[in-house]
Amino acid sequence: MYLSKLPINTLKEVPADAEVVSHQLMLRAGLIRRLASGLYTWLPLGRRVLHKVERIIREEMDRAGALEISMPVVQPAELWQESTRWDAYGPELLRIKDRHQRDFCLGPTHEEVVTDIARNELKSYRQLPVNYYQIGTKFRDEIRPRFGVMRAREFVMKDAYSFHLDEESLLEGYRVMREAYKRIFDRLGLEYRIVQADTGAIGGSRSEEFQVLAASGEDVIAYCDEDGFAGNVEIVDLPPPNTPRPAPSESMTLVETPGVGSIEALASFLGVPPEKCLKTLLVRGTESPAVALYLRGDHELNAVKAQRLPGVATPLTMLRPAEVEALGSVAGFIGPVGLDIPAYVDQYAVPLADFVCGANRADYHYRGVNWDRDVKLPEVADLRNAVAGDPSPGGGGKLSIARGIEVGQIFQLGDKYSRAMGATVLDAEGKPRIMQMGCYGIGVTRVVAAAIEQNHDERGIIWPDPIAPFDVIVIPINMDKSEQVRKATEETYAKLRDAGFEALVDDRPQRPGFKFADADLIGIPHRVVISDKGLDEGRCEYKSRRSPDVEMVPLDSISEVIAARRRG
RNA sequence: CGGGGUGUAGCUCAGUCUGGUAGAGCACUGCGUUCGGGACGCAGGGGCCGUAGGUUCAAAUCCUAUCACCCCGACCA
Repeated sequence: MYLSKLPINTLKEVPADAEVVSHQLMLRAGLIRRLASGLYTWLPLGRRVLHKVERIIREEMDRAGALEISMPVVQPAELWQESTRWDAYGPELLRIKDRHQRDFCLGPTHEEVVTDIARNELKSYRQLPVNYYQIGTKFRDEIRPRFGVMRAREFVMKDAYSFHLDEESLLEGYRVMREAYKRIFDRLGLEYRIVQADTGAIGGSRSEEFQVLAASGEDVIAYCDEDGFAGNVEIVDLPPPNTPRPAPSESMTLVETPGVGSIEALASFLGVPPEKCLKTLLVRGTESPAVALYLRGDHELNAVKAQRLPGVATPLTMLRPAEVEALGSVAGFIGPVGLDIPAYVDQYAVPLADFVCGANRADYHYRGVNWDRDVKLPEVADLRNAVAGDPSPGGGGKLSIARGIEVGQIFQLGDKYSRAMGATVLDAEGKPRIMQMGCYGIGVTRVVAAAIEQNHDERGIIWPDPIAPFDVIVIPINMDKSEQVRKATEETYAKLRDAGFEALVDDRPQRPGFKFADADLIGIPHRVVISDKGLDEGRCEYKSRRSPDVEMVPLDSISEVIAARRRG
């Protein structure tokens, strides 16, 4: 491909509303353009990368025995009502009506549709197991789309669904997919970690996520190098603390704390550490208007754990200030003393003695508060997020914390959908059996962003070889003037193509520096510069995007040189 | 959903406070010079100043409404 025929509009300046590098570089390199919030057009260069990612995924899915299908983006409400997710999914499910006023939605995922297919197409245990997959567009009406293609509303996903006669087969299918995913992410050149995960809106029993390690990641993962444990902090169960509660040594006193409505402010105002404070969170309840959750001041509530508690409404919803006042308290000054509502206390807040907490009165806190003596200890639960240094659930040591971008997730669904939708096959005895299901997703568009987060420098993107939009860029110097350069460029291009490389020739009438800068920005892994200087010795210049070194190589061996330096 | 912010050329942004001919840089077009790390000169094209009302002799600028986008928060006790 000649650049004179491929309009790329690179930007020198960083677009104002892009905050993470991958988003900035994708915009600057002309991979994507924003159409509306969370909606992006993929321009030629970006689309090529997407194709490469899709191809690798397709090859590995096929190798693992999965069958490619294609399901509609628009789905009828009936199917979602059958699985009960029409009501359960929430506002992320974009609902639309057709001209006959019939309800439809834009598919955020395809369990319902694929289960419908399976129950109609699969009749006998002899046909199982089957794994259907597709690569296609999903729509989720995200509460806050951000980071460009990383959390978009419309995105490309590879989703696969496996159907099994029994759990044993499901486990085997899950294992096969897990291996396929490892191959995929290895081939994509990503540094990732497999972590235990919450099953969320999809449901099912066991689930793992493939997390690409990146500081800009939205997920927090906890891992322990000693015992091999790795999990999304959402699901890390913490063992109970083994510290005893000291005896009370202070008496409970009311202190004036004007305008001090946060733990941080409270700690500095009173000169006590946050871990000596008790934070009170009020959330909606199912049996009562509110449920109180008590945590140590330096700990964070874990929403997944809180939602599991009996009496706590799902999704977890914090009370608004007006609702707090209706309960006789004041936002910013809530505390357990005199608050007569259902409550849970985090196990790590139980050993607190002589602690500080809100007085349920504007601008006042209590200090010297003690469980049992001043306020009854509520039911104890595991409520908080793990932090670095916590004991690992694996039993072998302390947890470390890292950030990750979730690029894939695999689930053992069980019979959640197949039971609700009556997806059965006849077993060897001729009796109907509900199929066991697994489901397996990869965020294809997100993989592109994640790859950039892990592979860039101050000049631009550095594509891993397997997903680069082009393998090599040929930059002729002074092609307009030098017939020698023009000829060598055309010959080199043909030679590279014959050797199986996707080559891009920058034949634009620009100065060399301009072309080098663009080549670096769009991140083509291998660069060949052709100039009179080199041609006089029968050589051209080779440079890898990953290395600062340039080397002069014989013109007729350039294909071999690149082949030798290519990875993956 | 709550709070904050921003809407002026394709992009980055001035101009708005204090109403009076719509600007700069980048990008784009033409010509010339230049030609190994985002060149320079000259000449150009391009804006319903988000939208709708209002105030005024006069509105990008003041007022009202509305829409869009961005950020923060929703973990604050």
